[in-house]
Amino acid sequence: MGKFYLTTAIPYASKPPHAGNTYEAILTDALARYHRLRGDDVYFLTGTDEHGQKIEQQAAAEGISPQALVDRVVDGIQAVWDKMNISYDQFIRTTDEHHKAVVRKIFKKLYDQGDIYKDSYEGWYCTPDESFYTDTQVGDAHVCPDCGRPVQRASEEAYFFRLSRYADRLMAHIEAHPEFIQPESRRNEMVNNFLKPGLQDLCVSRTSFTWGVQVDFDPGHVVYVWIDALSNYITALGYDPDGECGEKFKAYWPADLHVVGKDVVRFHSIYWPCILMALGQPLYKTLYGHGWYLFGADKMSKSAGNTLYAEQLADVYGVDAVRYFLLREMPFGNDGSITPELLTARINTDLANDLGNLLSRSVAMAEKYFGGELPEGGSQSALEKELEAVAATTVSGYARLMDAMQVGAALGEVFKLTSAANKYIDETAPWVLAKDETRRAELARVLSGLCEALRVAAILLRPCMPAASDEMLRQLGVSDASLTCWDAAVFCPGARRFQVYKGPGLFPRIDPASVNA
RNA sequence: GGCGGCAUAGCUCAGUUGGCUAGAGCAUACGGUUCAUACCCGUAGUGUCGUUGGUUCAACUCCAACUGCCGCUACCA
Repeated sequence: MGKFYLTTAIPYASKPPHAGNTYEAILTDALARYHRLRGDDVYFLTGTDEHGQKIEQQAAAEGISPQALVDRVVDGIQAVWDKMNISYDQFIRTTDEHHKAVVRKIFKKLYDQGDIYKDSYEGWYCTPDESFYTDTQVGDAHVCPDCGRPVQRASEEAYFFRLSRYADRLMAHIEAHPEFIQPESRRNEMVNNFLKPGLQDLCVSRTSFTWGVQVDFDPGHVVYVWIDALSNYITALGYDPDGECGEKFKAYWPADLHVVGKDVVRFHSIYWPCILMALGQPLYKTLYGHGWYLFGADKMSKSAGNTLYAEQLADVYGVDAVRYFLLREMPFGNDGSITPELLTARINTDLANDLGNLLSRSVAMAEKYFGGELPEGGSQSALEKELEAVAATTVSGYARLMDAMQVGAALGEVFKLTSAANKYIDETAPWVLAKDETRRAELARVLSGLCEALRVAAILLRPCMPAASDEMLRQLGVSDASLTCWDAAVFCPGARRFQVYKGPGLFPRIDPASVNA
């Protein structure tokens, strides 16, 4: 129990969020909800990165202002987040006046203390496109990756951040804190490819576009993405390099968890900590670089026409079913795979057959044999003791895995409990007990045990499937917070009476033949 | 090219610091059940644990080489 500040990366507001952005929001949301469930004081930040040349050019191409473009895109992103039930506490936009003002101050402070200096940036320049490119971008042929025309060596005046000054401290920090960059494979890549060879200073300003935060002491220079976007994690909380920082900053910084895609691990694990050190602020605790969802074995791309959008899938399969799939199927430290077939299989097997059907048959029997009202009391059988043991290991295993951000594996634990409950029904055969009037108490106790197992499962599933969890609890007739909180995730049949209500199926089975689209 | 990782049942993967008849889920086959969303329960499998050597009483688990995949390799975010 304590505070828990977690963030997503802020997607670039040039186009609608792709499946990767949405997965990231859902993953972070599940972790945020989990920590709230555990009683932590959670602050969940997300937002958008809205400056830069690409947005400036795209807006020009559409004949609208950059602001109009990002306003439109952000509306779309927020609509998707809302639809997917992302429970963020704040949505920061890098075009927020407050953010821009603090970024200006940060840049000035770093300049004044010598962490930022003026020099010239040299690279490959495409004159028609007015863009700089790197060696790897232009390739051996030395052509513009955008238009294919030849590029020339050129240089422009720019400001640089002295990464080199903080490299040793960062290296020491990484070695002392194994959890600083997760998964471990990403940490090794950063250490081997960047820290060990030595850090080059980072170009942190541009003169090739104007859509961004102006450097106030040197007109014409715009603060480049690194300092602008990364600092959202502290500007959002009211960080102020000059004056008094806001209450939220004092309460929540340093961040407990930055959730980002594997493609931006470098910026978050190297540039960001160095900036924080330069600002004299403590470093975040953990960075988690998740993988991407592939369409089967292939990378999703518009040109390949195999792009899936979570919010569209939600129209077909349901919000919680899609959340479940995305959270369940992403392996820790790897890429995941999604296709309509995989989605259907996972939903049918886990959610419809195992979980949904368990609730359905349990509640149906309670209604059929007891009019929905199960008394408390009764005595424990050997079979119930086994179920109790499974419930206990499920809860502890789930917590251990969620704490390690292994959400998919944690969900797998929950299904060990539902599976055990289904087996319990088979072994106790309530329909046999129901034919014997002298075994009413025994029957009631069996059904209470099922309700208990489902109640515990509903608590554990809440972070991942909030609506489905609510519906489970509603059908179980459990509404008291004392029975739905984390501490109540203990299997205690007989400790309470249940008044259940048969409702609609939690997760309808999907006909595999119907998912050709 | 450099650094790192992975190759285990049809598929997706688990396999702690080397030691039992190598496991799980899905899919498949057969059996059981009928409370339930034609669902659920049980049983059965198959695997030269990438290849070749080495260390060891003993290697999927350590070492080397090889083959095949994958990730990263700095200013597009």
